[in-house]
Amino acid sequence: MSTETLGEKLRQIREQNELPLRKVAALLDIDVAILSKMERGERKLSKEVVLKLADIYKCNPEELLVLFLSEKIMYEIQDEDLGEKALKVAEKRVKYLKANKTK
Amino acid sequence: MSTETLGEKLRQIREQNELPLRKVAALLDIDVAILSKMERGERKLSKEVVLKLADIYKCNPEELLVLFLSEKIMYEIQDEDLGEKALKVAEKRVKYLKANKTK
DNA sequence: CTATTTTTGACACTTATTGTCAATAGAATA
DNA sequence: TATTCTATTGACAATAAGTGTCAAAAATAG
Repeated sequence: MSTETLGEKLRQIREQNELPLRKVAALLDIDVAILSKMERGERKLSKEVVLKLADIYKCNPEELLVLFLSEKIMYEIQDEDLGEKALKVAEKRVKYLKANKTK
Repeated sequence: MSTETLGEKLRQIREQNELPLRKVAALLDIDVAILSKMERGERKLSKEVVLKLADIYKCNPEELLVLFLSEKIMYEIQDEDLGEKALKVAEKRVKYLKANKTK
């Protein structure tokens, strides 16, 4: 199982594409420092940035987005003994909402 | 399946115990207005308040905490198509962390 | 060594969150 | 109805959290 963070994955992808922070940051229209921090997990990524990066690197946005969301989830339940139970409850509710979406 | 929010449940429990907001707020050492808003979902509950309330109402803290955490999770993935996938990834990671907790 | 890339930290700015308070509204009762 | 207790609402200030900008320092590449 992959235990890589989203930031680590993004850095890896950027390096595979041989793009410097400078260029990517310019495309994202953000400061190099911020992007550097995002890749190292010192600043939070936004959904918008994740989607733009998927576009820039021409990779599947879904995989990145799922990782992005799951990290936000993990952040909420970190160190909580009841985290797993809470996840199961949330899952049931999501399914319930989906089933009743159109009603 | 229960679709009740934590706030609604807490209000229900408080009414069953026939306690006015005033008294509970005093026990919690917070303003009545805040407790009122918490029960109606206008202000966020903190873990501390949830635990204190379980104590005041002499009810099982686990059930309340699970609901508390799952609402925080739901908040992060609301309206996201990939929410369910993200939940599954988070679940795998939590299990992984738990398995490697002592290592 | 020099140039480029990356990291770090300080700072100001904006946005969110939280607590406090008083006025208003509602419910129950004398 | 008048009174009292209870609950809601909104305004406001205080605080915390998140963001953007910048320049200096560190690391890396050529």
